[in-house]
Amino acid sequence: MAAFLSTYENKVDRKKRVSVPASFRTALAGSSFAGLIVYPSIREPAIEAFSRDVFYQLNSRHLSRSLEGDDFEQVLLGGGDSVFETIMAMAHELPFDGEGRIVIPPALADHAGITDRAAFVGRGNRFEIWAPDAFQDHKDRAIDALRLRIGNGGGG
Amino acid sequence: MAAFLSTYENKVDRKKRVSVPASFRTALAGSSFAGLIVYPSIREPAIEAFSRDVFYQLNSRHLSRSLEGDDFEQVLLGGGDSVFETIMAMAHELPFDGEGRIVIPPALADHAGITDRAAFVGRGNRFEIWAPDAFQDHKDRAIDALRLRIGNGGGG
DNA sequence: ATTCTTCCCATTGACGCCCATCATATCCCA
DNA sequence: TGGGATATGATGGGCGTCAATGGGAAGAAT
Repeated sequence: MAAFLSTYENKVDRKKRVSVPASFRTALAGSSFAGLIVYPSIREPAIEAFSRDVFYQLNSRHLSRSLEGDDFEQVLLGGGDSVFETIMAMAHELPFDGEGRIVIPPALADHAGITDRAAFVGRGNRFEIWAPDAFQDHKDRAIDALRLRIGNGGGG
Repeated sequence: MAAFLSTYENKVDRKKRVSVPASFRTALAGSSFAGLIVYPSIREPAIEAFSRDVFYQLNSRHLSRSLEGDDFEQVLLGGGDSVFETIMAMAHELPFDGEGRIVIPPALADHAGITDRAAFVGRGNRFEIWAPDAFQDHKDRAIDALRLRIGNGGGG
């Protein structure tokens, strides 16, 4: 499976459209659906994005686990406000237009603080969409934390 | 797998292209993709370079482990592995052109201080790309540190 | 009917692909 | 063993293609 790598910054036009980077579209290709699944990140002011196939696979495994564990209450009554179900409720399926662009739903754009530019951030198996400034801060903090953790020891 | 050995210095042309040393390309051969994965070194002003296959195996295992462990929250919330995610956001997949050259992304060239020349430094299973002057300094310091650590007695 | 959305086409600028040249190490043959 | 021929690698540059972006028009929703 292809992976989501790198960070790209694209423009959000007057109609709220934004191009998904070509390499991300390539990584999504092979999916039965020309588009992606998004939902607001719980931890950060960002949007999480998955290929439809990976997302559905996740959903399928969630059900399997409940069935295998004979967890009938989970299957029939649901898990209340579990992480899983909360996220499912907030997820959107976004189709590409002919040029590989998506329209970010207002609630999600608002959550991430995205106005006229959007940063597409590869996370391997998924990617995130950020307001560029917010992501820059987040990344700087993440790198500082990494440097602290690995120190100067250990071979590289 | 062949190993990355020795150090080569090549020219970065006007279009920011630079030849990957032929012996390194040979070591990368057999990969399903003519190119490599790079990301900025956390510790040094240098660029780390991997074969694409190694990198993608890492990525694939990362997802598999989360799914097999039924760790849905890990997959959905992200952020559980800051090293992995931070590197993914900064990594680039660089294809070779017909002549075995790559284009170093501006952010990485900047990180390493690379302008018109680049040093390709073999590190066994991976290699690094440095600004030649910076690498010379680094190497000198590394050798001094080694001498201190192992003592200066032995002849070579 | 008006507004919002989706589809389609145009533009442009960067990048990838291709070919040419040059340097260097190797090989072949005398 | 030496010199020229040759193969391979490194470098430079031209040009076509594609990705990103913008705008218009047709269709859907209210």
